[in-house]
Amino acid sequence: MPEEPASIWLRPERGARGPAPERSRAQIAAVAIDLADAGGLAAVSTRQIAKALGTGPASLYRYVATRDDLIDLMHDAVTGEVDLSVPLTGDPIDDLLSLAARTRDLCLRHPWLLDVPVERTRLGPRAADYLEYALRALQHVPMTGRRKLEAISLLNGLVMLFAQLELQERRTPTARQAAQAAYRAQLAADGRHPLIAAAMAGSSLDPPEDPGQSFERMTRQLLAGLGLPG
Amino acid sequence: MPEEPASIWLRPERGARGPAPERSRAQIAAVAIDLADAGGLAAVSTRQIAKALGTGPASLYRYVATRDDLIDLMHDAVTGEVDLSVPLTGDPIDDLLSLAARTRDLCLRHPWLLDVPVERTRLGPRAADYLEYALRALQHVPMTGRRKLEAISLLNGLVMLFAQLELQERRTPTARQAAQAAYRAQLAADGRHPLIAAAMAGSSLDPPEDPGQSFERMTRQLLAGLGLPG
DNA sequence: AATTACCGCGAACATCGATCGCAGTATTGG
DNA sequence: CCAATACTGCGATCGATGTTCGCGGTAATT
Repeated sequence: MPEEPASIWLRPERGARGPAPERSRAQIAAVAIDLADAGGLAAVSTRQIAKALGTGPASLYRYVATRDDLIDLMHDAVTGEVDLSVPLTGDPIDDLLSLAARTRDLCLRHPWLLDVPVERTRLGPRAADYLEYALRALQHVPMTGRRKLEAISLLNGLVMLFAQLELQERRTPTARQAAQAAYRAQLAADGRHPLIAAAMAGSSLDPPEDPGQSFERMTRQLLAGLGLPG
Repeated sequence: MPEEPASIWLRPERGARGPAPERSRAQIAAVAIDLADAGGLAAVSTRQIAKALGTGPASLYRYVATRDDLIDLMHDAVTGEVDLSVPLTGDPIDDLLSLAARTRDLCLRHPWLLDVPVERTRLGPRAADYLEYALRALQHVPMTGRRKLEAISLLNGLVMLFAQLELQERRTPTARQAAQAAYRAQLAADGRHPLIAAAMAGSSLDPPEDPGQSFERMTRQLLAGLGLPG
């Protein structure tokens, strides 16, 4: 009989016998999210969380079986930040576009979301609400269930791609930028990559396009390509 | 004076003084790639590589300053597998489409590529050739350098999204599938997510679309959205 | 021939995720 | 009402990881 890896959402939050837990999954997730917002996913370690909670590292494992469970918790918690009370208009494109915009904001607020291994996530309750909402937007669209799920998955992927692009433009990691500059110089020097040299030379001068605008245009294209009525 | 994190591509492969290195960056990258192909990025550890090479873990650091450097090496090496001798037709759409298809094959051959932190990669020589090739396809398109770079980045992102979708459909991780089934049952039971229940119930029966076909359609849409002449 | 700069690598350190087992506490069943 | 039960908190610890130190040796430079 193989061990049951049993997604955390299937285990009860607390047992029926002993004393009440001193902390809750929600509290732990909140602390972990603060750590991740500040220092990225790598900063989310058993001991850092324990320290922030004022306990030893072992205590966490009463709430969570594994670090992955913890990330599931975090993922689900921030997914709950997306406002699902926005009424659907009935136009799938508009509705998904609006949802995508809200999701993009979420990614900008919690950049570590982009580092969560993509399909590793197990659907938590908040994520289920999210997915249900997205499927509701597609309710009257003639597609198979599988295609709808794929479409939502791709849409979220595109959202993350754009969020990535925007974040990468926003912050100025001095160390990296210096290294890039040095290497660019070498590339320009050897003369074998003239187009790269040209594109990168101009790139810092070219005005960036309004991210929101290009995001909306691309998302529309994606949805059209997915077979939605345009 | 801050330490120079100096991208690995800026350091010489070997010094001028001492004995010749017994191994090369290429050999190490090849071993690491084999490990990653077999067991994912997580299986690429200092000691595993050292063991495969028949040495101790410390020896690696004569070739690589950090694990990230090692991943840069791997990334660049597999990027070199993309055939850039395919002549360009002059039609940017066709050329990028063809390049994207080859890139998609690469991702399917080396699934760990999808786990490489996206913008962390420092442009190696092979990757530079790749980028130069892509820029050549865009040579006569009236876009700023920055927009071209963004377009290529987005295109590669889309390629990875599709590769992910396809891989996820291909393999059948029994443990996960069982957990998902259990959770799906609970979702269907509580009745609060009827659309999810319906979509997932059908999803295993619905015929999958030909991946290549949907990939090409979506890529066309993306390129059109990026402002390429269609 | 002496100096210098490099190579291989055993030993060790810090940190990480995770486990074990014990003391304490609330619920259950008789 | 009290033992049995099943849980909670957590110090100590394990194994694995990325990385550093410093040694003995080797080849190029002077």
